[in-house]
Amino acid sequence: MNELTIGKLAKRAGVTIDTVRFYERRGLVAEPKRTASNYRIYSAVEIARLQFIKKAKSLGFSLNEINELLVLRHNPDATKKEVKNRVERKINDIKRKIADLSYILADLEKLNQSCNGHGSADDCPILEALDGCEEEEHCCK
Amino acid sequence: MNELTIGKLAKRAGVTIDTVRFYERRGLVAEPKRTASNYRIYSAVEIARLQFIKKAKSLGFSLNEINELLVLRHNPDATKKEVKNRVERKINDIKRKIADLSYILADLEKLNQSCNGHGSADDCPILEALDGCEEEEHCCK
DNA sequence: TTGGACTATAGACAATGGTCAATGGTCTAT
DNA sequence: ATAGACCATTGACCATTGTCTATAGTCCAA
Repeated sequence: MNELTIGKLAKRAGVTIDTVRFYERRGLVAEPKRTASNYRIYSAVEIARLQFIKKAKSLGFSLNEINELLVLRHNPDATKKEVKNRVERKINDIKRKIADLSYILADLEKLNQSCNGHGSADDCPILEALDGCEEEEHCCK
Repeated sequence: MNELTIGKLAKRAGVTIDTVRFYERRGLVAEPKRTASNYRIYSAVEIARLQFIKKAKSLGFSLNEINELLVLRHNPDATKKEVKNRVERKINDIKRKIADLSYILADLEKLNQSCNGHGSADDCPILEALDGCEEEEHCCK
């Protein structure tokens, strides 16, 4: 039983049928053979391909990036260096995202500490800090 | 000169005209008065409102969340506690995002270290780790 | 044979935050 | 008066990653 319908493939890979077809349109999964009645027929290797995609996605790769990885995976001329480069680029992306979020977090915590949380929001220091009121003339609230 | 056309407002707030109109459709900016020729006319306070939006956006608030903050900002019954709650919720959101990304980062770094970066990608440990091949039978590459 | 489960396609819809194009009216400076 | 800059509206479009709908054909088991 090496042949799978799309439903079986999807189930074994842990995705939906729609997702498989979507990946096919996106070129992440090759167009499969068809039965006489036009049903898609997959071999079991496609399960691994879908799981590759899932795992890479969970590591923060976009579908486009995953596509590149899949090409490398099946290109006999590809080098470890090329794969490693992509991983390192992604590591840097994620470090940058973390840095950005950390910066935002620090700002928010400062903002939060500026407010004791009691009373009317009328003179709320958080709201006041959000008002981008550098110039006097705009502050006509 | 308290009256601004949309172009002047946008320029002073550092956004585009399209963005102002988009915010108006989204309810973030009130529908302004119009001239006889149907031009939008804003008072200078709207600059502060747009800057409020910009600043909140830079702190990771979505437009919907910003809308809530703007309501609090202009609601005389709103309390500091309500504002603070939103900020604290956002702080937690961001902490969670950072935690998720840190987890991903650790995985990626482990993956990256598993590969020396030399030679063909044919036996690349990174690609192998991405193959979700738990069961022997799928591993028929 | 018939009903239920499965598959096919094309295309719409979701959320997010805008951006752009087309068409036409308005304002201002020369 | 006229050119060029500005403004109006409607609606389409961008990227991302699917999800859902509608309509229709297929397969299998009782």
